[in-house]
This record gives sequence, C-alpha cells and structure tokens, in this order.
Amino acid sequence: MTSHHRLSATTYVVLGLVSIRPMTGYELTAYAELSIGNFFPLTRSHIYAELDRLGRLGLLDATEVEQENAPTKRVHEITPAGRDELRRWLEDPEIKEDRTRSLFLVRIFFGDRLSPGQLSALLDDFEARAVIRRDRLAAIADKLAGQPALVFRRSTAMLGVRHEQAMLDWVAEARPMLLAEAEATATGGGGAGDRAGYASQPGLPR
Amino acid sequence: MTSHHRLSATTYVVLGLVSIRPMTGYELTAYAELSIGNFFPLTRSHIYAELDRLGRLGLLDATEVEQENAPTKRVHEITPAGRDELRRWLEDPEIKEDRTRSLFLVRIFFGDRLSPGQLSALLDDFEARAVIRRDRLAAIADKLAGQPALVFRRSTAMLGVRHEQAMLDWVAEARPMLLAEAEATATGGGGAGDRAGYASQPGLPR
DNA sequence: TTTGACATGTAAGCCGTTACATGATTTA
DNA sequence: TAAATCATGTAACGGCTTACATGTCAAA
Repeated sequence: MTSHHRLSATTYVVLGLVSIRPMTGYELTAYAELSIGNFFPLTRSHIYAELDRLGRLGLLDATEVEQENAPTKRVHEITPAGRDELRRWLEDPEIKEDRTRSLFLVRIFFGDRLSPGQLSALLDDFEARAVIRRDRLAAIADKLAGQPALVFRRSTAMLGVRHEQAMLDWVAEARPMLLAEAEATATGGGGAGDRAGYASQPGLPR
Repeated sequence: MTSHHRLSATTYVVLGLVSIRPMTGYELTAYAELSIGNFFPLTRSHIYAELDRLGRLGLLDATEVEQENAPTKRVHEITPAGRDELRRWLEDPEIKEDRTRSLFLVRIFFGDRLSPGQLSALLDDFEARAVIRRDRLAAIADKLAGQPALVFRRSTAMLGVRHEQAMLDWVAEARPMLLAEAEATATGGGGAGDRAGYASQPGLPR
C-alpha cells in the first residue's frame, strides 16, 4: 500500500538530508547550508516546519534526547515509508526544474538606464561575488576529491565552479561592450533619459 | 516628495517592461516571455495582478482602447512617478540576488540512490534541454547583433549561452565519473540500498 | 560580562502558481 | 468545425521569508 503524497521539493530535500543520517533541526540547518545550500538554499524556519510536517506524515520519526550541557534536542530519523517516498521522488522523471530568476540580468537588460559609473559598479560587484563563490566551491570540490563515494556531491560543486567561471568569462567579454555603449549614450544624444527607438526596435526575435 | 514604495522584484520588472513602451497585459505577456522570460519568468496572471497594483499606486496609467475586430483592450503606460520609482530601483546597489534552486543538482547530490540507467537518463535529459536553451539563446543574440543600442539585451542572451555551454561541458566531464560510481555501487556491495559511511564521512567541508 | 554556539519554535504576510471563467474573430 | 489568436480577469492555496520569542552553557 503506497500512499502517494504530493509534497513540495523543499519537503523532499529535507527528507533526503535526514536520510543521510539522523539529525536535529539545528544540525540539519548547518549541514544544509554547507552542502545543498549552494544550489538549494533552505531557511531554518522552513526546515523546522518541514520536519514537523514529515513527522505528521510518518515519513520521519522524532526522538527527544536529553543532554547534560545543552538543551534537550529532537533527533529526526527517516522511516521505511520515508525512504520509499524519497526514492519515488528521486526516480520520478517528471520533476520539472524550478524557475531561476536573476535580478542581475534584469538590471543589465535595463542597463541603458544606468550611468557608466553605476553600470561599472554593478559589473564589479557581480564579478567579485562570482570569484568568491567560485573559489569557495572549488575548495569544496578539492576537499571531496579522491573519495569515489563522494563523486556525486563533488560533481555538484564542480558544476558550480563551471557556472561561476562562465559568469566571469562573460563579464570579461561583455564589460567593454556595455561600458562603451553606456558612455556613448551618456555623452551623445539624450543623456540619461529614456531613448526613443524602443517601440520600433523592441530588440526581440519574432 | 518622493513616496518610497517597497515593491517586489516582479512588480519592478513589470514596471520596467511597460517603460519600454505602453502595452496591454496581453502584449506584455508575450513580450516578457521572449525577452526577460529567459532569466525572469512571469506568468500572465501575475502580470495582470501587478499591472493592477501599479495602477493603484499611480505608477502606471491605464487607457481603454476600443477596437473593431477584437475586444476592448487596456493599454498601460508609465507615469512620471513610475519612471522615478523604476530608476530608483535600478540604481539601488542594495538589491540582493534571488535565490536560485536546482532540482537537477539535488538529484545529482542524491545520485547514489539512482540506478546507472536512471542516472544516465537524467544526464541525457539535462544535456538535451541545455542544448535547446543554448541554441535558442544563441539565435536571440545573433538577431540582436550589430545594433549598439541593443547590446544590453544581447548581453543577457550571451550570458545565457555561456551558462548553458558551461552546463554542457560539465556533463561531458562528470558523466563518466558519475556513471562509473553508479555502476560500481550497483554491481559491487549493497546493491541499490543506502550505503553506510555517511555518518562518518558526511562529505562536507568543515 | 558579553559574545557565540547550541537548541527550538510561532506568527504574519506577501509571493507566485494553478485552475477556473468568458467570449469574439480569424484561419485552416 | 476546430483550433489559434486576441483579450481580461478572479480565486484558492501553498510556499517561503522575515521577524518575533526564549533559554542554557562555555569561553573570552
């Protein structure tokens, strides 16, 4: 008798993390941030809510553990039903990708509204953050090297490294073009105001 | 007197699109999907709701236009207050990037739960979709080439191309490693069950 | 004595998706 | 006559974030 639940992706992710080993909400928060947080961020509040939900559904079991030097903690453990449910989800070929949104790209899209200085600062900031993320992910990948069982986790970090490097390559390529246009607009006609030509040249493919 | 609103990113994006030229909700939906939809997807329902909100705030003006061969349409146009508000948002250096989540990476992270066949199918699907997106974005970038004023929009497409290409490069690199491990796990000890070793080897950097 | 780590939750509220609902006109 | 395009909305619901709220112990 397989009871077929419809849960959110976040719920399954929390279930998956607990399936690795029993954890408290607190531990899970830290663990999630270091691991899956790089491509699926979770908030602590949300984690607690999901642990509660999973418990009510019988997919997790909670055990209170008293401690000497710390408050009583609640350790969550996956149940057989939880494992079934998790596997079903992981194997489901129908899962559709989450939307991805980039406010950075929105601002580039409307880049003609920015002064050269503002545009330059925007690119610098984007670049600096990408470098930090890339290096952090590269360090993670390094640390996981050499252990075949960890190749899955390591690969997620490596994808992140490639992604950030691609962003950096893009900045290097795009910056001169974007700044040249921003300066031409600022010094040439129109100043910082909205330029005409959009209605007739919406700049979109048919 | 600048009335300082706190609106969601989506609200500003809709405002920004209307600022390009006056549009109906219907037009805007199509326009958004082709342009900004590649990095900031919007749903029609949401667009209508935001147009309504922006109208109530006085950032947009709506005009009903009767037509001969189609129902009356409502054309939305940005107001001076709307332009101010939009510019303020675009120039704000404090805007923080949206979370990005990848369910694909979640599944790779838990890749040891998948059979070699399932893993291979997952990678194939990811790769095929990346190729489609890359080629579509490359076509957009091509079409926008040669027009200096469109370099901002073109750059967003180029970033997308780089991103998708990076994903494809990653698949080429990661696939052999992932499949090798999946096969070793499937044929070697333990079968498809959960392997031990996670508690002692959580696979995370300290 | 104050900061940080450990530890757990509640409440409010917007955000965003999906489904529901309608109807005319043109084209194949 | 069926499908596609034009055109606009409402309603329900869940997802997710942010802020609020509390308390111990160890170390600096």
